[in-house]
Amino acid sequence: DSKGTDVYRDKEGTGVYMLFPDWAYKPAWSPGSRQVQLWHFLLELLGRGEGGAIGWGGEWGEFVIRDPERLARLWGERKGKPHMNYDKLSRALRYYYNKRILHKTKGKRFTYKFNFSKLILVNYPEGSQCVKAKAWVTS
DNA sequence: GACGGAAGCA
DNA sequence: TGCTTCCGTC
Repeated sequence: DSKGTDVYRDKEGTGVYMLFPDWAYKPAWSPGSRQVQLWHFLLELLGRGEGGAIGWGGEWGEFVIRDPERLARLWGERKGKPHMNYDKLSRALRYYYNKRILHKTKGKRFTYKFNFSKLILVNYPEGSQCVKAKAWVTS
């Protein structure tokens, strides 16, 4: 544990391990949790390595939405919004630009990037545990 | 597709 | 406050 996102390189040197704090994974309606936030949900799917609707991109913190409408449907199910679609979900992502949670990877379709340092600095609570997720780096 | 204003909702 | 809904613009 530490104040930042912990990063470990694996033995093969092909990937890095990241430690996300537990609030990024807290289920929507578990005791003590607030309404799930979109970027928590994205980290949850990415950390799970679920691999279908969303996945890590080439750069650190970058992710690619592989199936926008499926991601929107999953998000809609979580929030109880059956008419959610990528147009609406992407508007929510664009509100993250000014909050400095995310930014767009320009020129790359469906590709965004987390500003991890800001995320951790602002939201890391006292005494939280971490869970391990895996992110791949290129070359 | 991506952007961002505007209004609405809990 | 953090989206959701809708939409005009590029």
